[in-house]
Amino acid sequence: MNPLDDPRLTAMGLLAEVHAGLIARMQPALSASGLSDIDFETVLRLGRSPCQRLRMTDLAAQTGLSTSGVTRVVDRLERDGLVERVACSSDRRASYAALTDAGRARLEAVLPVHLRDIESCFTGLLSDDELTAFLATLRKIRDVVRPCATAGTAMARTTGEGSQGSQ
Amino acid sequence: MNPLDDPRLTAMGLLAEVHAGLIARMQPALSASGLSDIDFETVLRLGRSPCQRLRMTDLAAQTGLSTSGVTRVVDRLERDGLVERVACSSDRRASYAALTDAGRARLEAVLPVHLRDIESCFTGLLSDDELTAFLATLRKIRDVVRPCATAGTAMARTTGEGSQGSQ
DNA sequence: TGTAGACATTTGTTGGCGCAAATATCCGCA
DNA sequence: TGCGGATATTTGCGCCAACAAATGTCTACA
Repeated sequence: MNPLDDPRLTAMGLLAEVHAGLIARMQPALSASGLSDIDFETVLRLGRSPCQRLRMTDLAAQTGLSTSGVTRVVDRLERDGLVERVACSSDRRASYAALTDAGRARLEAVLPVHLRDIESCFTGLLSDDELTAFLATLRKIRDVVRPCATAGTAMARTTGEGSQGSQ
Repeated sequence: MNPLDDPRLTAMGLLAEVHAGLIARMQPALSASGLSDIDFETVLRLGRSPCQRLRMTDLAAQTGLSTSGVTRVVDRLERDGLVERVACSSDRRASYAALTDAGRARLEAVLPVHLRDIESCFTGLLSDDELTAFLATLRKIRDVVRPCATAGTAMARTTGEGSQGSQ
């Protein structure tokens, strides 16, 4: 049998395909609101953070971008008035990227349709049990491939962002 | 409760995190072999195709790249001798990207370590039942978000999925 | 047969991102 | 106090991919 048909490759390809497909589905709603998907992720992570702000380095760790990538993302978002840089009082090297009111408003404006997108293409397709199992499996993999991606958050429990199953 | 902590966002984030994490894990082995991940995907898809070749457009559809993106990927691979362009006899507009012997050899050289990577970070973490269930769920989502990504292979028509209101 | 429109591919242009270097600041230690 | 290495951010540079336009070819239809 052809080694290129190995089920492991198929599994990996399927995961990649699903991820790419979902991104593509989300894109229209986000860009209709003037946000690229990396913009959205950035603004969302800021919105979820204490005081709606995050140090540049932590933002880089959470998003997986390089620090220079974060510099430029925040440049764009700041130019558009959605985010502003705030000096860190305890460390003059660092600065926060902080969500502005306009940024918060933009985020809340896209959120409903974005959630509907996720629902209609992903979570809504699955039964409660199936979704729970799926997420549990994802967490199991996540814990291996990304041992520590919670920079700037409470860093507390090993269960990550305290997500306890479906709804 | 904060709408930014919606479990649907968490689910989506988890999926993205797992995908990114897995890609990052695979990268070293591939680039040690002189292949970017898109190079690898391209070569793999060619290797799996009849006659180890694919029309440029079909390659674009399978990989999700634009056609111009495929042109340049194939440019690079052809420069490195892993792929060659072959004129299509039935349609003089089209050309095939065909895997060379060197390309095939390169692919087979990375494959073992790549499979081990997948095994150790993904499939090997799960019981048979868990993996089966996980893949079934992925397929369910895939069938919705990507109704037809099988260009160049046997065309499988899935249930039509009209454009739900993404805005 | 001839023409209009669709299609496959390539090329020019633009924007985003990573890497490495530069700058400023912090911290430990003598 | 003063020095050396670590850390946070930004900037210079190059690569990669998408979009749009250009070119060549196919196909349907009159």
